[in-house]
Amino acid sequence: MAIFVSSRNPVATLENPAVKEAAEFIKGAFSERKAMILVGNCWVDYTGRASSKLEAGERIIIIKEDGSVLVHRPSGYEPVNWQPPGCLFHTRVKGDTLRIRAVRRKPAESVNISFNKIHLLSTMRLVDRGEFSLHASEADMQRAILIDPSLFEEGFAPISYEKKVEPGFVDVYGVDGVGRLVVVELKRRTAGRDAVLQLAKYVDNVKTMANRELRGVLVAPRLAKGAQVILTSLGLEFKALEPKKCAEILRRTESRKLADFF
Amino acid sequence: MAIFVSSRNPVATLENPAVKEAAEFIKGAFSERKAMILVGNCWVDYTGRASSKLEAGERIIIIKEDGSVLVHRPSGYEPVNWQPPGCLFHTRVKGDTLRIRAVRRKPAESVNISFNKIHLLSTMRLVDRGEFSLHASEADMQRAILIDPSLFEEGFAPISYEKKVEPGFVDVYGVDGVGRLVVVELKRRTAGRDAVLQLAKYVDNVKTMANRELRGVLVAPRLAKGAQVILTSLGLEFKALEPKKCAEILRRTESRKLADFF
DNA sequence: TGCTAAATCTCGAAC
DNA sequence: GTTCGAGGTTTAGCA
Repeated sequence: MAIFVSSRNPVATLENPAVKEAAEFIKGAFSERKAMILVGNCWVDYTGRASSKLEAGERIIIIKEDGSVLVHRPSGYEPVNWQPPGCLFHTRVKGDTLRIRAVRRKPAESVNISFNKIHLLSTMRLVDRGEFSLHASEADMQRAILIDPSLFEEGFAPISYEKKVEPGFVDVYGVDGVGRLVVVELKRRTAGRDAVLQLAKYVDNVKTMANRELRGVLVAPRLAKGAQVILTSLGLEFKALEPKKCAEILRRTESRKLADFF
Repeated sequence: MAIFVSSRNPVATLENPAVKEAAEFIKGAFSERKAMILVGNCWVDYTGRASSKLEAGERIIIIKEDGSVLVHRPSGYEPVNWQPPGCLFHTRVKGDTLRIRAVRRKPAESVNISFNKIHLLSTMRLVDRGEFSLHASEADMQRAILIDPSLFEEGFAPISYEKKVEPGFVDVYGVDGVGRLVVVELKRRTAGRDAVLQLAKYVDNVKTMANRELRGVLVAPRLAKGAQVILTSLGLEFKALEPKKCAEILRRTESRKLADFF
């Protein structure tokens, strides 16, 4: 694969601009729907689904092309304030303060960010067409079992997947080595009480339709402590399966497909 | 309140650095535990709880002092790849490619970010001591109770607020429906042992001044488990109050003020 | 449009 | 340390 690197410079940067200068720069970026990074001393007020106040401090603010907003403190994974995509913006200078107001309808809410010092201001138009692929999701576990049913149990034969059962779906549905129906509920992580109850609901539902012996099996990497008791009392089973192992099966199949192709 | 703005420049920026130059800059930032913003063309591999691949494209990367990592595409609220706080980092140049590897134990996982072009690289040490309050701050809760004393208790009448009492302040001070003095200690989060002891101290102090029946009441959204015993043994009381409810009172009053204004 | 379940959920508090 | 529950959760998939 060839990687092409453009020599264009998509980023324009101001260091320590005055608020007036920054305001003009920001307004231009908004009108051109550019993304923006700000670093500076600011305080933030939010009101909408809830309301919050953030006192003054130095933070990193990202405003994206799609109208999403992130206010990041110097530590922590999560933004302290934010807005999902779709905001409209208003920029205003009042004395030595620059205020950016992000508003959205439905739900009606707004975030006000006020700066009295801007250390860094970058505007940019980023090009990103790269594909993102996540492996070993719950859907991947399902696919892996359908490709190699022995992952679940020797002699298991899937009948259908995502069989429609009110009020949801059965992850995998099939017949075991001795002809009993099997309902499988998949969890990519440790299965808890909720997963057991969900499985029980599905099993009950299938029971009303098929009048024959029926197994309900929870498949997950681990079973939560308290869940074992409920599982047993409801006559259900547990089978340990790592998502990582499923990913390997898929990767192998994927590469075989590639091998077949060439 | 005076706001002090330091004139220091906490941000150091390189525009379009060569990967080698960038690598040195980044290594320096890591060794000084500085935060970092990168904008450039990159691809990302993640493996751990799940695994993912992200093809090349232009993105914004934030690495914080606490070892958290965010990879942001040009749109969307959520980062496409990330790591929570606590990562260790390794930087390496291989040909024209700069690779930053973020690793953490428990769960064992890593994110590899490879750049072939860096448009912007900023390192910084941000100072952020601002308090964040969701719904309402302690001061807001105080204001709300003064505006609507029934939030605290039917028949309650505040006498003064922030009544000076050594060694601190009483949040709210008043008389209840049957004429007893009441000292109120406010907490916007779950109140623990320390809050109880603080209230006890205030109550003792007021007792020396006013020789009449006196109630000490801790007001908070919840009381920590162990705190109930101490509270009772000291003859103090607890009253549950959500900051959210206070925020609503204030919002309502605020809008009424606006209505009066027009 | 509204609801439900999943998430590399994160984050905090209790045990 | 692990487990549990909440979140301004967000997001994706369907009825």
